[in-house]
Amino acid sequence: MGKEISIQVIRRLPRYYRFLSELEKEGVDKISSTKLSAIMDTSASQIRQDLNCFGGFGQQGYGYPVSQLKDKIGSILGIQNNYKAILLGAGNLGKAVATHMNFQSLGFELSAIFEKNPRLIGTMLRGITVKSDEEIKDFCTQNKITTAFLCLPKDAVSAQVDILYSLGIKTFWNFSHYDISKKYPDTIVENVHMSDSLMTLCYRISESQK
Amino acid sequence: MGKEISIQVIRRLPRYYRFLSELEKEGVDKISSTKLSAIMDTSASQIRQDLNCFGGFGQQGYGYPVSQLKDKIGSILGIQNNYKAILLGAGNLGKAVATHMNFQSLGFELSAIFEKNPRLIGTMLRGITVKSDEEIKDFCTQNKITTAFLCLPKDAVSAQVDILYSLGIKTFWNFSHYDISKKYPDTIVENVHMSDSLMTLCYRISESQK
DNA sequence: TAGATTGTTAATCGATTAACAATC
DNA sequence: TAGATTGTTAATCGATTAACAATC
Repeated sequence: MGKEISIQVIRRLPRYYRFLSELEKEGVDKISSTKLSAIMDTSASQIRQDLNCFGGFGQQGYGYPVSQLKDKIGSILGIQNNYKAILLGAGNLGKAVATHMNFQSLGFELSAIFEKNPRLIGTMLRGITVKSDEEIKDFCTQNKITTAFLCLPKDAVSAQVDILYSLGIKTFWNFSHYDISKKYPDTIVENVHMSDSLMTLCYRISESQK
Repeated sequence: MGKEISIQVIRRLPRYYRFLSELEKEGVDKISSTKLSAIMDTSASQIRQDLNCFGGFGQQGYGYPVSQLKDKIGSILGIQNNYKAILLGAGNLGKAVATHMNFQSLGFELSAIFEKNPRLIGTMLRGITVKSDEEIKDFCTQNKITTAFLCLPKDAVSAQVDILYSLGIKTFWNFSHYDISKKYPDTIVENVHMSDSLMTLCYRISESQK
């Protein structure tokens, strides 16, 4: 096996994918690391290093074929997989996540939405009827769910993760501050901490005003 | 002036703040870097290094006073500032952001919400009446707005940022993929790229299945 | 062939970790 | 005082940048 890919490189892949998609749409069919670095505001060296973690996608003296490289990165990211996911929480955040994200182009398929609040059960989101929390177990055992998107308040997450984990779900897209990895170290967790992000912005404003 | 604080340290501050708040709630009044590192799953060394960027908050042989340290970090983050912000976009994402975030505890005050879609104008979100896009200029000149939360589709962001920038707003919490810093290098931008996050998760699932 | 640009190795830079003297 | 734990310096590690030979 080759060396492990660093998380920094992985986190840059979606951005490469976006810029290459843009270039593809504009009809650009080749690009050099230097030109791409100018567009993306990074260094040519970093682009070449990053890409070479996965293979030699370029051609010396020519550059990189845009469309092909985009596809390669997409395939490295695994977006062709359509991993089946369920969404927990149909409140404002869950609603935004369900309606806002283009799951299919990101490697996922939203199979079901679950909610505790009876008022929301039965409503439709993106063509999916919101189910009761109580149906989670049955649904997950009947369908091959790999991932859960957690749009619940922190207090509710803990108990739900216990259930989901017991059902074999070990991948989580987590919007709460509940620390899943700590209790279940063998899970794959991607956290979205919106409030941390906003606090960081606050810091930077404060700093700039000194 | 001392050395610049690295972005890595800054991004860890909200997390320290959260864990210390938790400890404070639990009635813990002192904690050592070793114990905190165990709770937070990090290293004691890093905690001491991070904190010492801002001053010596601990006491040798004793540890750190929880409540005081929490307050210190809050004040370093600048959450006492209540920076006035407007939110653009009252769609699903904007709605989630408006209702979900506790702005005050994060250093901000949501002053107004603007939207293009006439159906949404006039509706209420968190006690705030959604205004028309066309009122942005007047509102921002009359009120001292420092920050804009951008919950708009990418195509709409570009034009709005031009207007906001011309009104002197140079701080953005941006949920779109539009690259604000590139056009306006003197802005402070915090991006939340939810789709990048999900793609990263996809990569890690794919990787784990190899 | 000459020019361009990659792939890759080496150098640099910065962040994390380790160690320990200072001190409560 | 002895034990604990910080603050801080030094060592290590890893990521980024620079350089250049390979090659299209």
